[in-house]
Amino acid sequence: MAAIRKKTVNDRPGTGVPAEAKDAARSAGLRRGLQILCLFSEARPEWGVSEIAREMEVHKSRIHRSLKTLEDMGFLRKTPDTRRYLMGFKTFEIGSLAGRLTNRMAWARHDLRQLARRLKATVSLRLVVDDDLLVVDMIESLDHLPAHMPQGARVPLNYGAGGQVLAASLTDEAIRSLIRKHGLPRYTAKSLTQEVDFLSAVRRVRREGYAVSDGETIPGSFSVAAPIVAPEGTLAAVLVVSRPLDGLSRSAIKAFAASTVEAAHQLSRRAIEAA
Amino acid sequence: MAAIRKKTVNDRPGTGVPAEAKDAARSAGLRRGLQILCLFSEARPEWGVSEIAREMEVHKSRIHRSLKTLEDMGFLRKTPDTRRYLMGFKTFEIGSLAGRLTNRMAWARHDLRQLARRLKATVSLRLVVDDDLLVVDMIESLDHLPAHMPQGARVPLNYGAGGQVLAASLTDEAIRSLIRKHGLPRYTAKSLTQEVDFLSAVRRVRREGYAVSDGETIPGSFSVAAPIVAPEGTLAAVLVVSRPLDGLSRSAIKAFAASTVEAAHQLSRRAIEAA
DNA sequence: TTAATTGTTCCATTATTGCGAACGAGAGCA
DNA sequence: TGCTCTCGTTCGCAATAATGGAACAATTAA
Repeated sequence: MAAIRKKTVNDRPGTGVPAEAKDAARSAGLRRGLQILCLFSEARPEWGVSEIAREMEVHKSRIHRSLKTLEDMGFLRKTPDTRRYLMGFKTFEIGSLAGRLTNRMAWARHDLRQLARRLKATVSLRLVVDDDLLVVDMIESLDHLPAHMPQGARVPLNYGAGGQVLAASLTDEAIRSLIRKHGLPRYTAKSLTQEVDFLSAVRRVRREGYAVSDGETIPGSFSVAAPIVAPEGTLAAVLVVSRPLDGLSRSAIKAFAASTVEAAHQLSRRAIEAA
Repeated sequence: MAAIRKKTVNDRPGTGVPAEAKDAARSAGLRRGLQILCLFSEARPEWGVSEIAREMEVHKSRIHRSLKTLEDMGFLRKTPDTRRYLMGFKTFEIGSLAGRLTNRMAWARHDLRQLARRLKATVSLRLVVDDDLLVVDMIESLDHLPAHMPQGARVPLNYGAGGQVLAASLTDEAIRSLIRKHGLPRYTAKSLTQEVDFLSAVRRVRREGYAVSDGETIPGSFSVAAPIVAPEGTLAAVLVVSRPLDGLSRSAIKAFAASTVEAAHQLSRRAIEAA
């Protein structure tokens, strides 16, 4: 007999539990559909029905129906051999739209382009979301190799110069807590993987007002990051400018950093006007 | 009493109707959640609960719960005043990922960048999806104004040079049918809005192997489009290169077009190798 | 003030879900 | 070749869980 229910889909507690979250726990169908979407990643771009069912601990038939709906709406599509599922064009479309609508600083685009052209560098604008930075806009310079962090990528605390600027806006205690949670992964030989090193770098950023990464994330890549401050004084976004290190003299590096900081200041001012 | 059911959510026919679509009609919750996502647009980036309920002819309570789930998962977020909903960061993230995973021609990026640099022009790669072209990749030149069609945009049949290339791969009958369905909207004074004009332009494209648009979509903007052909001989994608017309001599225009066509040919060849 | 919005919560009911089972189709193996 | 295992897909059924409707408090409009 049916009997044993493995687990209630929504984590909805028993019945008549005191807690809140009773009505909030609804729409399990939708929730699971979205969870399915979230399974896809660079590492695993293809999924089969049974695979997903196993991963999510939900029965095949259900997953299959959800997938069909997802496919029907264009959010997923099947591989040519019709056995597995891929992300669909609709997801891309909707997501691009979300990028445009969600970018509070679309007005900054013109400035970013100018900066990219003048410095012959790749410029990106990253918003603080949760504990990470989200790359919401990017101007790629055609003079060098393609950017490493694509639009829509989430960048963690200790990823290069941008991460240090984010960290600089937090208390040391908050930073330590985040490090405990996510660690300080090593990307290159130059990555700061020790808490003391990272914190001292952050202190430098607080003093100087900008951060520098010399190959901490990508060997040979040099970048400067500066904070864009919201009218209330909180960190609104981070401006990151990068290019290859080679061919940059000491003085050129200084000018590069100065330009970045100045651009960030100007964007902060214009953010105030815009508000 | 309750009695009158306005309409069954899924268009599911009565009960026990002969037709197919019985199992397919499930996952109504998921479907409506996705439909909610699809409501958002450049023109209407903000929606309230009641507004959506009216638009979709579904009751408030339902929409409210779906929205809460969507928000909970990060696909939507509330406006600061907490009364309306906006697209969320997760949607952007997932969509960007979908863009990367869905772009069958990511390997073409290097070539596109080179082309953009050499021609000082904005280059975009558009995939055929349904009856439209989807802008899957784009290299913006920093020498001119920003591109008009952002990544993720859907471009219809008669939109500029790219549309003509798409049309050239269809039969005249199919083209007429699409025109009947979507019309030939006017974007600028130079737009081709008459079926005869459009069809004759398409015939020219079939003869010459590429399409040209001189301000048909944006005044003063010049663009060339050429087909990228899949190994099977079908149209795999369209390469569109554009820049401002002024400052281009007759001969420069010729060279511009020749470069575009040549690049498209090379991409076609490499598509064969890749397969 | 009243009246009509808004977003939110509760509850009975019914539609959706979970699950077992069975199907044809491939892949792998002997 | 046939056997077996897994795949995706469809069906039916009982019961859970999502649904629509009504009522809620909080705003805004008149």
